[in-house]
Amino acid sequence: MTSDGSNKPTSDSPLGFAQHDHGACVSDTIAAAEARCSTGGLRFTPVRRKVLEILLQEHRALGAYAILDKLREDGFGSQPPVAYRALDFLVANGLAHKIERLNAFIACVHPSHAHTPAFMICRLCDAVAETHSSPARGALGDAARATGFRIERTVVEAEGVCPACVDKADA
Amino acid sequence: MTSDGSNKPTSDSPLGFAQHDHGACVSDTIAAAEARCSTGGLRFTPVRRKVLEILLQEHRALGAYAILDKLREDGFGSQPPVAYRALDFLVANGLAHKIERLNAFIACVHPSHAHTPAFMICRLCDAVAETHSSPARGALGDAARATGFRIERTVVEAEGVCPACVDKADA
DNA sequence: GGTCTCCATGTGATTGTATAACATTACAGA
DNA sequence: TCTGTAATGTTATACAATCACATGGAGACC
Repeated sequence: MTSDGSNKPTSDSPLGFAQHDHGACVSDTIAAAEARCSTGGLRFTPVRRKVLEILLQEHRALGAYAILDKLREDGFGSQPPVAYRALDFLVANGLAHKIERLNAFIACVHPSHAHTPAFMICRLCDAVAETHSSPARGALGDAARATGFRIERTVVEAEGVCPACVDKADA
Repeated sequence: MTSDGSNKPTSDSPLGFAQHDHGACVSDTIAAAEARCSTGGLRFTPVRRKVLEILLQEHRALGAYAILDKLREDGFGSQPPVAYRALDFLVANGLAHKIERLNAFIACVHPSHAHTPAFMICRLCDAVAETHSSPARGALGDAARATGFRIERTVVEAEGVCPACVDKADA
C-alpha cells in the first residue's frame, strides 16, 4: 500500500507536499531524537525508536492500532498501552504530533527546535504536511486576550486538497 | 457532577467565559434552529431538538455517550446511532460543533450566520468558549498558498486556562 | 382516501480508540 | 549489592464510531 498505491504521489510530487530527500529526512529526525534524549536525560528505548521509525516511513498519520500491528510484526509487545506509551513519550518530547482530526499520529519534521505546529491534511491521499502557526497572532489570539484566556497549547489543522490531488478533486 | 462539583463556576462567573443571559442564549439558539430548518426544508425532529437542548444546557462539550445517557432518561432511543445521527445533523447544519481535541460536541453559540469557528478550552473547569478564526489569514493561510494546498475546513482549538480559573492554576 | 416512497428512528452487533490497574523487569545511582 | 524509579507486559474495560437491518411516520402523488 506504500509504494504501489494509486493514491501515492509519484517521485516528482510532494510527500509532505514538498519534494525532499526522505532518507535524510528520516536519519536527521532519528539523530535529533537521539541528541535530544541524551542531552535531556531521556531514554530512547527500542520501542520508542521503533515507533518513531514507523511514523517516519511516510508523511501520513498512523492510528495507534496500525502502529501496534507493525510493532507486533517486529516482535514487540502488541497490547494498546505499548503503542500509547511510546506515542505519549514522543509527543511529550516534541518528536511526534497527534493529529486530533484523525485520531492519529505523525513524526515531527523539525524536532530540533520548539514550535507550535499546524497541519494540512489532504482528504484524498491522506498526506499530512506540517507547518507552524503563531497562536498569539490572529483572531484566536485577539479573542484570548479580550476574554483573559491563557493559551497553553493550540490545535491547528486544515483539511482540504493537497497540490498533487487538485486535479482529481476537480474532475 | 454538574451542579455540585467544585470545579463548576458559580453563578457570577462566566459560562462561555463571559457573563450573559443564558436563558436567552438557549431560546435564541432553539429559535434560530427552527428558523433554519423551516426555511431549508429540514426536519427539526424531537431527537434532534432534544440533543440540541442537552448541548445548550452548559457551555461545555459533551461526549456522545453522555448525551446518550440523557436521551435515555428522557425516553429516547439509547443506542449510539441515535445520538450520532442527531449530532451529524446538527453539525452538518451549523447548529453544533465537534471539539476534536475532546471527541465531544457543543452547541453553536451563533448559528444564524456562517462562520469558521475556533474554540478555547479550559483544562480546569472544562468550559468551552467559541470564537471565530480566519483560515486564510495567518501563518496557516500563508503556508497553504505557498504550497498550493486548498483549505476546505479548519480545526482551531486552544487549550489553556479560562479567566475564572487562573487563580487556581497559579496556586 | 389509498398507497408509495423517502426519511428518520430503533435496535443489536461490531470495530476502532484510549486508559485503568497491576505485575514484572531493566536500569541508574547510593 | 541494594534500592528506588522508570519502562514494559498483560488483562480488562471504558469510550467513540459505524454497520446492518427492521420499523414507522410524513409528505407526494394518483
